[in-house]
Amino acid sequence: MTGNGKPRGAYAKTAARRREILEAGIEVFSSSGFRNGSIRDIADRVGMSQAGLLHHFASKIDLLTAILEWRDHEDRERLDLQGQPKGLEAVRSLLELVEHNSRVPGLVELYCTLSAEATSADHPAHQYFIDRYRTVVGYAVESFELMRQRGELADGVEPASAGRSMIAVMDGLQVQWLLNRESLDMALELRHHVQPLLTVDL
Amino acid sequence: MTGNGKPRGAYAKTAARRREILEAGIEVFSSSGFRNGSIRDIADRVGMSQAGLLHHFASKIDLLTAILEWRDHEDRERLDLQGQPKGLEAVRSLLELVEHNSRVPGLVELYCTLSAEATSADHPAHQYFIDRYRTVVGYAVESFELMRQRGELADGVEPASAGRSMIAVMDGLQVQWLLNRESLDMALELRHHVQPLLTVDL
DNA sequence: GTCTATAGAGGGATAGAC
DNA sequence: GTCTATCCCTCTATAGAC
Repeated sequence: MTGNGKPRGAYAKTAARRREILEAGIEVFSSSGFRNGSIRDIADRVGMSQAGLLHHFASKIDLLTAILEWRDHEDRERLDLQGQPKGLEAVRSLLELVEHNSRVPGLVELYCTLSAEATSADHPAHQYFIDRYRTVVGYAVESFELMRQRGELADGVEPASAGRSMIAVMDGLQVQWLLNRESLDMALELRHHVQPLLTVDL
Repeated sequence: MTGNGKPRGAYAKTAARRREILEAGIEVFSSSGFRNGSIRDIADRVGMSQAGLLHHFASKIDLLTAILEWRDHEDRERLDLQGQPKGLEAVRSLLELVEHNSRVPGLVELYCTLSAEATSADHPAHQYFIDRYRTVVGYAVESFELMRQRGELADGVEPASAGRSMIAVMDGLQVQWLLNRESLDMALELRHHVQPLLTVDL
């Protein structure tokens, strides 16, 4: 039924195991970073030995890669980074993403920690974050360009700057929020940042 | 002449040594973070053994503390975070700070890396960064409040949000800039962000 | 003030039993 | 699929010689 020689049950169990490890990995890399987080710690959290974990992921970097791929997949469901530029709709989906992020502090911490760590050229996720920012900032800039054409942008607002700044605000607010979650509402602040750039209501 | 029993020359040499270590420490903690950076690496850079380094700074955390204190001192010279709120002048000095930062990528990387790492509650610099953001965001918010009173703020701009966002943009742009220094001019982008909030020229 | 040596903890990855 | 045992590495900090 599955198209190969192995019974389906074993696969399901392995997939579930990988998933557990993935989630524990996010927890650990979030708070300790990749370089400082240990796969021993991750293995402990799923009640497994370190060698047992390495049966599912060949190396520590292999696990990191899987985490980043998994998270990319989740992101794509929310943003549709591939299709046609979407203007105002894209800005709205970024706002919704931020609202959603407020409910998953672990993932926010993961990205905040990893992106800073990965500014270092020899970090295994360095190229990943360069690509990611190119994509995400590009997505924002293209959206503002489309809004400019549609007359939805206030006078003097440059699409390229507005796009870069919007992503910058999202990232910067995350640091402030992680240090003190009561000090601000990320989605609200982002709304306050973006609304004045527009001639239409968000 | 120095007011105590030890010869001045020895002190001067020690101070110079501490300074060298401090600078090497910034280099290493910048690119590797605090938790992953090693004092052995720092010692190598000043041509010294690791044990030799620990003669000048009792522990790794002791060195980190000294680095943060030193950098605070530099910052205070540029911003005057203590005195009376300064309105537009304060916004201008933040812009100048960003311009200055573009010339010292190492320090930018240090703060970017450490602040992200220190969102973790058990990080030795955790409280330091909570305090620092309280101070810096407070400085920005108070400045915008003063500008509101002076009629220098555009309609609908809330000082509290504008202050938090301005700091957020500064931090967010740093990440983008560290990942790709050719992709943007931090000071220019910040200017583009702030100018539309004002009724006066920057 | 600086060194060598070393203690003692913790890390990633591999080998091989079950 | 999971374990134990182990290898070999790196790290911080200390002790003690010079």
